[in-house]
Amino acid sequence: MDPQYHPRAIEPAVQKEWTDSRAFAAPDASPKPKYFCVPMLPYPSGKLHMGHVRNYTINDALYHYLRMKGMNVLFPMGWDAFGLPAENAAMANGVPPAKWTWDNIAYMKKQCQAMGWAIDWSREIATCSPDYYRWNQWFFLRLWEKGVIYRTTGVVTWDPVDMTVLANEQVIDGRGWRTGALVEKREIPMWYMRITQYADELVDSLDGLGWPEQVKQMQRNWIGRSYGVEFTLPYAPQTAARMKDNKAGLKVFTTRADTIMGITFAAVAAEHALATEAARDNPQLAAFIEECRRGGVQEAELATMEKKGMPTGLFVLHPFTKAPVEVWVGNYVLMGYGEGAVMAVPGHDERDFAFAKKYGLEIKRVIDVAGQEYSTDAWQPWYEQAGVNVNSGKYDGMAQAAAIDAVSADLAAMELGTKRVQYRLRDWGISRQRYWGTPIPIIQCGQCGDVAVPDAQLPVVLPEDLVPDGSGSPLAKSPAFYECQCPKCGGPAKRDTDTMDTFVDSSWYFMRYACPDANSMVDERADYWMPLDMYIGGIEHAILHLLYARFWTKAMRDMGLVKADEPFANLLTQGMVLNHIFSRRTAKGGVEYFSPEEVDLAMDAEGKVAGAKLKADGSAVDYDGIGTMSKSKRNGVDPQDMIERYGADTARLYVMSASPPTDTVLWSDESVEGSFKFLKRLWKMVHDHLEGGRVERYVSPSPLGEGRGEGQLSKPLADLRFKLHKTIAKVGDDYGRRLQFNTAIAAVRELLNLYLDGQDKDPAARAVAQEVLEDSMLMLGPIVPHIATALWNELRPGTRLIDQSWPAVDKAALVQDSIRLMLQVNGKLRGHMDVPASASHEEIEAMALADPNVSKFMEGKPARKVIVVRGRLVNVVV
RNA sequence: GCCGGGAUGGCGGAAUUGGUAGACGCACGGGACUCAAAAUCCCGCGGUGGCAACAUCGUGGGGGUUCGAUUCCCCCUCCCGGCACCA
Repeated sequence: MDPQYHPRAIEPAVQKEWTDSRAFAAPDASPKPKYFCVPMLPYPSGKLHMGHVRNYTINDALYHYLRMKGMNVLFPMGWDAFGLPAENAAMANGVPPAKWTWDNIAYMKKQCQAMGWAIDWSREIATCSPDYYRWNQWFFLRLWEKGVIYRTTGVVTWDPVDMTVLANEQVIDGRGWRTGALVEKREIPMWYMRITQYADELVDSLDGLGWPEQVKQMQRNWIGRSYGVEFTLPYAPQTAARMKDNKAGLKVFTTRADTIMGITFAAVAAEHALATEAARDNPQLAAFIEECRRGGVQEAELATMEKKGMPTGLFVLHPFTKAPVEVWVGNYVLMGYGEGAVMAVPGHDERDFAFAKKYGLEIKRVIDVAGQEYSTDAWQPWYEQAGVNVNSGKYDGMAQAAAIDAVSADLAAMELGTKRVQYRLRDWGISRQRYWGTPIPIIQCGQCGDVAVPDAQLPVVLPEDLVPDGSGSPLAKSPAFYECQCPKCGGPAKRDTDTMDTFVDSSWYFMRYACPDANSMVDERADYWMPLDMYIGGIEHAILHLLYARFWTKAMRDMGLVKADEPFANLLTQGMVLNHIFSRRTAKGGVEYFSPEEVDLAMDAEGKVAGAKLKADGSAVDYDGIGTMSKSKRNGVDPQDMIERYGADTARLYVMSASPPTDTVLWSDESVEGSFKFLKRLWKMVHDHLEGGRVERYVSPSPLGEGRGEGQLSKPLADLRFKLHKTIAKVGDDYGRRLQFNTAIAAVRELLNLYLDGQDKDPAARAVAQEVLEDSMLMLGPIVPHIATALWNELRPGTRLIDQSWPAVDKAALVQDSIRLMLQVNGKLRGHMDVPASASHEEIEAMALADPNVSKFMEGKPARKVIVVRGRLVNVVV
């Protein structure tokens, strides 16, 4: 055996052995229970970064642990290969997105292989391959037939200089990132999926999922199911005469029908029909609506902007009092939520209150919250709380629930309103005016309208040789793509040149892993593997991706394609790996980013970043704080250097031991050396042990319950075995239940620190050493499989580490005669005492009171109370 | 702004169900080995006082519950993630 640890020699050799024996290929049927653990598939941005390394190493550790626990485990890998960065790269270097993407996939696959992850590569998929995206198209058409997909207009952000639709990411401070032009909103036709049809099930079935509670809470809040009343504020006569929408009034939705008597005005979105009508003879209002049209569409922007409004001069009537209520246009009313119109109750809604104060509108109090003062001078949080109605005529004295019931019953009797459930969730708009995505399989015919591409003509293949130039979609400029015949009438027609949101691709890829070669979207193998037993990925996907995938799975279930109700039975949301971000404005008004390696940092006295300069020319760059590693912000860290310098095992050990998987971490490789040192020491320990020849591992001769084998083993050896078996139990619990790998690694290090101390040469000691080393390889294998395999081959030649079972805990080694308790006086630690494991409560109490450390701090006072916590402590209260 | 999360030594983190705060490691200091260095090994390492034993303070800030709070409750600050076209 080589006395030195040479990762560059052993890692490729171990990997070759795995590949040659197809060690990680999972069968689609097995007497063992299946375990399907999947990391969120990467976007092939060019290189792996530390976030990927963390993600896949966690998945890999679980793979190895559960395999040792006797399960048929599958760890697949794929590529989320469509998306915007490929188009940006194409614009930057003139390479077609397809070539860029496939080159990146090839490189990143090599990196994955060098990391030694237990991936079943026979199931690899790439979403940009026609074999995959044809099923996006096929399922799109099935959903369209069922009415789950429909077409309507939607709002997008428009760059008036590049004449193109912008992604939110491409808008910086209200301007296009390449042109610096002020962006505008535009309404265009788009395809939508009726995810709202599934809103109730998406909320209700969260309860049964083994997900982190905060993720479930985020999804509940996102869907935002609220129970309320929808009603109509009838048009006042002059307004009715002007409105040509055949409606009797303005429809609104409220969760606070109990406050209906507090209405002092109404507000509509700028895009609302009533606003449009009012603006026809009101240039000032028209200008205000135009102003509202400028600016972005992002919720964060809408929510933080100054609340502005303008009266329309049109009136509706209060449903009960028939008093005229003026309608305002408010920039804070969202056209996309509810009816795009709200009743305003400034007395009990914070936003309405601020609006009323600003424009001098009436504030009317109609709810009394017991014991709280009310004044219209300043908003107080309790104005929004439930209470008892006042100033509300017949509703006075009613509590909230009763008032809501009474109001909605009266509205119903007048045929003006009804109780209704409202969701914050909006339907999913999937059309993208981009090139590098799944073509929408629809043909627009002047005679027949929207016509489905016949199944036999699928897939509609995306041409791979186009290069986008930043102005509009290349598909829309490619007659070879869009010119076609109508499948119905045979006349000339035009393909839809939009592509699908890439969230479509990632909504079902995990099912395709089960049957990557199927001649249908999925086959019965998906029912074997689904649902995922563990899905692992970044917390940033807590809402959108996970919600879309849940919706899509349910839609597939309803189509009879799979049996699973939910895609992800358990979820581990990994914390983000952050790094510093540096940028600079370009002359055109856009933004360019610099990687941390290109920058020198200046720190202030508190250790905060005070400034940054480019290493190349010393020019100043802006420090944008820290954020997620990403290609677009150029702050990712490639693991390649670390692999080349220390090997994959060191990189794996380092990321796994540095922090628990769910923690957000600021990247630093300062202490990676320590992980490498540990592996060198591990190698040396096995080497030194084997210098004395191989021995059989120690087997406990003492039957259960007969002491810890004293008489057969010296105390240090018995202590070492106690530690070993404690460690096996702890590490198994950390891997299997807690999913906390850093503490598992620390526990093995503690064990091996003790091992060094207890080492000697007699046969019993060597047998125990063999036991400790063998079991340490089994415990570390999930984290550092290459070195563990290489050392296992030395310890147990002729057997394979990956065929071993998880080590059993020897209960005989864990029997203890005495227990150490801590002694407290008034909750402060004052000493320790050892008591027989069999001591009774009373005996322990007496021993504690007799202990000098305790009596010293009792200062002669009598014990008022003695608290004994079994196996832990005695606390004397004086 | 809204929703979710976080803050513990110089640094990463541990303390799993309210029960010894700082496991394990990094950095640092001292020592051994060496002509020297690297590597390796040993010792120390939250603050204050003390030769020491030990005492005392200490888990972002403020308050509370409890025999006992890093852990539970209330308020606040800062940071991270998401906010529907980044993926």
